[in-house]
Amino acid sequence: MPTAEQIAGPRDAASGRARGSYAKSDATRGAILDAALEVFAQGGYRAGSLREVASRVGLSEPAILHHFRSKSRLLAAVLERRDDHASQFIDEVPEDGIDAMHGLVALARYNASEPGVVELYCTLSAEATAPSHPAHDYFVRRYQMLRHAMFVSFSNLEARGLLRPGVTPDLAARSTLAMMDGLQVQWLLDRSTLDMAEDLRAHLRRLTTIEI
Amino acid sequence: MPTAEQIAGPRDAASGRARGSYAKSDATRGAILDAALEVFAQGGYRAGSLREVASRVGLSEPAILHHFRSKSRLLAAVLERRDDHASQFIDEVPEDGIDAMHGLVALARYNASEPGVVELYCTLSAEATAPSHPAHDYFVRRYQMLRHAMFVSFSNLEARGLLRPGVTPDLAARSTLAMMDGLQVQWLLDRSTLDMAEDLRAHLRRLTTIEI
DNA sequence: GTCTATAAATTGATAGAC
DNA sequence: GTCTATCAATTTATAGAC
Repeated sequence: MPTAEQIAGPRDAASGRARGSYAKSDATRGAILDAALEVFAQGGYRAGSLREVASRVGLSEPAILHHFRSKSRLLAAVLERRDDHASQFIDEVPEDGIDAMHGLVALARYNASEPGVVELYCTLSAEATAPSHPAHDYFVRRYQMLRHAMFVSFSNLEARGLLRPGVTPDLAARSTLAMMDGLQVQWLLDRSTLDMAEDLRAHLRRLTTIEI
Repeated sequence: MPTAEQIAGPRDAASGRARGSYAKSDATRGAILDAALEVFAQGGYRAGSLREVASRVGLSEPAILHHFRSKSRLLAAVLERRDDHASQFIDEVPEDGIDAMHGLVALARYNASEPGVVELYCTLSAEATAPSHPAHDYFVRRYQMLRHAMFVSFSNLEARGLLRPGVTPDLAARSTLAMMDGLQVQWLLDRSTLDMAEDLRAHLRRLTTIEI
């Protein structure tokens, strides 16, 4: 899985922390990242301000920039942290195709319980379609990775004869990724009338013959 | 179809133009709207500046604000103009379900030929999931309208026995809208490896039994 | 590690001349 | 209808005291 470090340059290789910081300040860094996720989640990266982040965490703007050298590096750290946390859903799926399908539905259900994360990725991925966006390369790599992981899963199902006629692993991967993204946009605009996990499950049932 | 006027308040009811302007300045207004679409398309509404719009059209910022009283009203005018232009694809679909399906594929193919429009709606719809966004209500209404139009089309197919077993008009409408949106995000991030119209066609073939 | 103070740039919008 | 000049607000980031 590609880390978010490439967005804003290298950091301390061993700890993943900025050089010179110790365990004591990790709590502060964590609080800043929590606040930054909220701020970037509603309105995206450009609309979110360091002032808003500082206000929520009860610090000054220079204090934020002391822990994360710039706004773009703060965004990189937020994404990196989410990657670590979400890897339990993503990294373990490719082994067995059937487990992978259940993992995708579980991911959709988990996402529905964390609106902030959905807002973050939904807003940022659209904002980052602009090549000049600091997270553009990150999202290009992320989509390549996700599409490849799904391709492997659907290939596993294809080898076991569990794909419906006319469904190829490549098409299944693209369409499933598109379905998850599109459902998120609709869900964010009207969270009452849409069950992301249930609609994703129905989609996967039309691609495969397994019981989901 | 809901107009974009509600974003920034009422305008002259008869002409759709700002009060007091005449045919002569319509060319200028059109040029401004063309430039504004480009600017808002890459990066969204908040990241786009009036200065950039003015620069592209060869006018000063106050000249822009003379024709459109504020930045949010400029955005409303851009969306209103696209609504007018895209209505040929949307407004005429509900009559016959089969024609509607072909219309959706044609719309996807048309969108692929106008990257700027895809960027505009893709970026804005994600940005506008924030309730405070000036175009939030517009996009909520837009999705309700699109979902309803598709529901009518799929209901027509259902009545003629053209939906596959287990597919309801409601689910088909939600999933098709999600598919179109999700494909656009992937396409914007990597335009070479994805054919939006072809993937949408495959999706519709798994929902219905008609030849598309 | 956190602060105040401030720089330097950009923003949307207004006033008023022509 | 378009301009110059300007305002007031906001932004990221830095300098330096504590």
